[in-house]
Amino acid sequence: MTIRDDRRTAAISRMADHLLETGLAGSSLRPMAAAAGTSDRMLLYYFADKDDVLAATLGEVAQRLALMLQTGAPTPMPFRALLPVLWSSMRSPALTPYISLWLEVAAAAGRGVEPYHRIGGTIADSFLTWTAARLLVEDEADRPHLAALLLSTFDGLAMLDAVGRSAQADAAVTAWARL
Amino acid sequence: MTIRDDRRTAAISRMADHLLETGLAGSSLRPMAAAAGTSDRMLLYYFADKDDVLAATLGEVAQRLALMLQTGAPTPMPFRALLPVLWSSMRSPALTPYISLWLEVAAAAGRGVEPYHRIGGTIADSFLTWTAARLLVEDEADRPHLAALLLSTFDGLAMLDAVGRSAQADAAVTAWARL
DNA sequence: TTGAATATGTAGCAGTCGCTACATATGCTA
DNA sequence: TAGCATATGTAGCGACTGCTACATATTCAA
Repeated sequence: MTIRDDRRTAAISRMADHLLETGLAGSSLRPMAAAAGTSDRMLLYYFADKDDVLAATLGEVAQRLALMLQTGAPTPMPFRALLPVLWSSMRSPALTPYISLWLEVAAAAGRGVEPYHRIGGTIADSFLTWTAARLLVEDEADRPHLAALLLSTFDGLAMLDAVGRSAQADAAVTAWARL
Repeated sequence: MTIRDDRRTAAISRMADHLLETGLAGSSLRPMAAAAGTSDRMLLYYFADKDDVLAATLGEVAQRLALMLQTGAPTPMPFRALLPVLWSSMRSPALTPYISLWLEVAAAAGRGVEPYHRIGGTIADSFLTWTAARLLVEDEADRPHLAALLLSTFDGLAMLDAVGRSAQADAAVTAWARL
């Protein structure tokens, strides 16, 4: 069990790198195996099937993202101030691969495709709790709702950005700041 | 030129139906041709290549959406009131296929894939102008910015919904109403 | 040292992908 | 009616998909 598990773990890490770089377009078994330094044959020895490979890899990606969010966190601030901070940090090269992949996962999840739907939900949850923790609120009951609103707007900005309308996205952020 | 153009037009309409139903997963030439009642061979006789097929079909989808938005438009209302109205109408079965497809197009556009990037931009533009026209604003200069903010939040809500977090999306909408 | 469990390579299957070569049918024009 | 442009079917190519059968290598225990 040891060698197999070691290779499996190493493969997951390398495949996460690969998936962040290429997106779901590079999620076929052979490219994933090549990125992991092994063969499709061995990938299906380490994992049950392609879904298993993807679930493990996306899980690793989600975990990395959660860690990045945890460490590079801004100090808590009120609702209106938080979005511009998030939006400017989203342009960092370290984060953009995660955003692109997150869009792809959400799109697949919208069709009910597994494991995207399941993992997309957990990613959203980690986003939501992280956002909620950065909020300074007057009424504590508002915290989860405001966090959901903040995340929604952020995701929508990412979509606008994805289709080449970054100027409009920036305009939206300045409008938000004047709410 | 006539027969060819007639079939081409008819194919576009049927392929738009098909694409709205199946999403990009059904965008291969053979399924598209089957939906259009013809063969992949003929599809490539009517169109230059697959990109041409997709561009035409997505264009038709965008046009239909623009028409639906235009006809079923709510009366202009202030910024805070508009999102809940949009959000409730987005749950209508006539609209959900468009939302799902819009997510997929945006995700592909985020990777720079054509024709998704180009068409995604025009769809966003039609969304933006439509939203701007439904807004009651105090300062006219704010109109495009508020429209972009509104659209962003709406799209983000759709993403949250796509990954199975519709309760949080609803909560975000109520929080928005109390802004 | 033998044998069983673990690990890995080779090769291929049946399906789909976008696309094309080639033959043929159809209809209009001269 | 002969010939040509338009239209359509058949068949297949080469690449890729997830996955598997089979053989072989390696390793560790009895």
